[in-house]
Amino acid sequence: MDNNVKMKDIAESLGISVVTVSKALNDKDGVGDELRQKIKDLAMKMGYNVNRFAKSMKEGFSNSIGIIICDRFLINNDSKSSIYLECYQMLSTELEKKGYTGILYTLSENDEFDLVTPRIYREKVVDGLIFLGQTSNDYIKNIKEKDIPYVLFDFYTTDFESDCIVNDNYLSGFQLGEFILSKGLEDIIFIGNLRATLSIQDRFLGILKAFINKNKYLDVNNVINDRDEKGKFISIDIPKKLPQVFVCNCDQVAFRLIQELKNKGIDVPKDCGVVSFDNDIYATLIEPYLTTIDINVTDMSIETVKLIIKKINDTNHRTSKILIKSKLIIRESVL
Amino acid sequence: MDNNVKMKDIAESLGISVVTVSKALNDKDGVGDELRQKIKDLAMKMGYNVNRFAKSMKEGFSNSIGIIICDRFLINNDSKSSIYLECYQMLSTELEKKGYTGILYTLSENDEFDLVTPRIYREKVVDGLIFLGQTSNDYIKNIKEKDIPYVLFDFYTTDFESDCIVNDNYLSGFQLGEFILSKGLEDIIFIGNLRATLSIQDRFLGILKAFINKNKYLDVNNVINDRDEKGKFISIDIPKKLPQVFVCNCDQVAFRLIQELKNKGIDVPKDCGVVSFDNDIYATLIEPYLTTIDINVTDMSIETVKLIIKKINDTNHRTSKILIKSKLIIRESVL
DNA sequence: CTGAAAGCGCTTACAG
DNA sequence: CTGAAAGCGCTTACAG
Repeated sequence: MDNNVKMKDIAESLGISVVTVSKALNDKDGVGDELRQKIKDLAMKMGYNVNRFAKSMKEGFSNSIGIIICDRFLINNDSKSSIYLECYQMLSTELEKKGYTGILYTLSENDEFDLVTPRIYREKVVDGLIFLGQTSNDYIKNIKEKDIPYVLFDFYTTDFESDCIVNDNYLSGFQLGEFILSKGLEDIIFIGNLRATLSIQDRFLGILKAFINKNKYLDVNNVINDRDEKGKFISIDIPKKLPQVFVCNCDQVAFRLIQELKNKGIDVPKDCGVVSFDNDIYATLIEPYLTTIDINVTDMSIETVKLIIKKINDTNHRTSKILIKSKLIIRESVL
Repeated sequence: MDNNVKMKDIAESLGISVVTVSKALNDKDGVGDELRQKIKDLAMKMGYNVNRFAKSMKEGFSNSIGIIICDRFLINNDSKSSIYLECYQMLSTELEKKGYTGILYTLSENDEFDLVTPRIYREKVVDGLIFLGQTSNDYIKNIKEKDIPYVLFDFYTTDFESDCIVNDNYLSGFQLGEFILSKGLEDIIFIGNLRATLSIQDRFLGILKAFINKNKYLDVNNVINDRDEKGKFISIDIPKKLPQVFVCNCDQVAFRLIQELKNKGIDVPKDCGVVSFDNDIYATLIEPYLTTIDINVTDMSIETVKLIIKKINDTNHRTSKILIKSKLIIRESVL
């Protein structure tokens, strides 16, 4: 069944030592070019594959990375579970390209609260951790104090520094603000709870920045909540007097809003426009298709992978926060 | 940083041998009860964790399982990418409960075509494979011929036997058929391409079985295609004369259909009913919420995990096909 | 350029 | 019940 060919087999076939085979296959110095090639050819022919365990035990690295997602994002389908899983898939692909294996680990609420280090790290199955989606400050702090290499994906910690990769939400808001103003529109309502997450906050402030820049007034109270401060969705209170444009903090909420508007016989984009953020599955699930901000998940994944590998290999690595640029996608939800 | 406590440390602290520590911690015979407890307590206190690599190298098992998803399911968002990722998450959770680690591996179209064995198996990173979603017969056959332990999740091979866990689609169709007839309805149209996948076929035949059973007539031509035979969605041709009920082969298609019907001013469920299969995210994304068949992904995951572990440990294991029961969920899409 | 020796942390016979 | 010895497959100094 398994073709259990090991270095020893190659060495014996060639009448040389295992050490030389190891060096040749790992492209290390100390082997003649000709012999090296001969070894590589034979290894290929015999179908040799390293035994990761032996290698890892010696080197101390597993070449695997744990990707941590909190249980609550996955169980509760309400929210953006699938987005995180898609991010995981992107990360996993990028890791594979660098010779690493990504391992998904779901952190239970209890373990998050009790600050339990993931088993996969304790048992050295992985060399470092990528946190996908808001995890409690306390938990991250504990990881940091244990000197475990980690990177935050799409969120950041507030009272201490962490390496993280986030979408430039402030820029995203600005892009959307500029677009709206370029259409000659300026009467808007923002849908989202500014105190629910940092990204909603940043998105709103980016819009405000665009308005200030063009010397247009935007009332900070022109906001309607779509969720409570814990993040649980609540019903959206559509105002009697419609704005020119509703700016939703994410596509999913825009999706919900448009359904509501349709039920009230309000036509989008004729009666009022709707724009949002994310460019995820919800953006093209209902008509009109949404004008929205595309989050560059691919670039975010590439940078995250680079960063975690750097951190694993260089314990003195300085922490940094890397912002990834977003892009406006114009579709049909605004005239 | 790492608390590199190893068996040797425990042994030295207690003035005993590593062998004894190993036995005690692995609950093997050959240690006195009292000593065993003392060892366990100290291990806990010192924060000991096995080194998986050393253990795996000796035992020959990694205690990890590869979960294989074809690239095309993930890239092409069209289809049910997120569903597979949710399945992955369920499987991963079940594996964790058994002390295994699930590792996602995306199989590229090229590798699938060239019959390349996943790197994670070749390098002994995983002990076996779970295939998530239709993978080519040739590829699976190759895996089987290499005696690699594997289980198919939610699909099966046709010209040779494979261990697999599938939703009982035939039963699902039957459940839906019985429900429709119990409402006194019998004029239905099935939406789906009967030659696209085996599950669509089985679902349709299950409905037919319910009709035959109750001595009701269902014309085998009462079918409208929603996709071509490769699985690519095409637009749905809504007939002039509406049936009493549209039976869609999955929630996503029901979602699309209802949007179409709404556009034409047709009211669901007043003008006609809609039912479907899956009970996934699409089931409650649009009003009316769908009456549909719930696929028991949890049970499917549990059985899959049991089966793959059994196969890894028992090379003589007989192949089997395990059907998981589905359940009717009644909501508002049929009067 | 090549290889003998030692060791990574653990487990499996086997001997006492 | 306890432990000395050997070995899993590999890599890292170090010697020739």
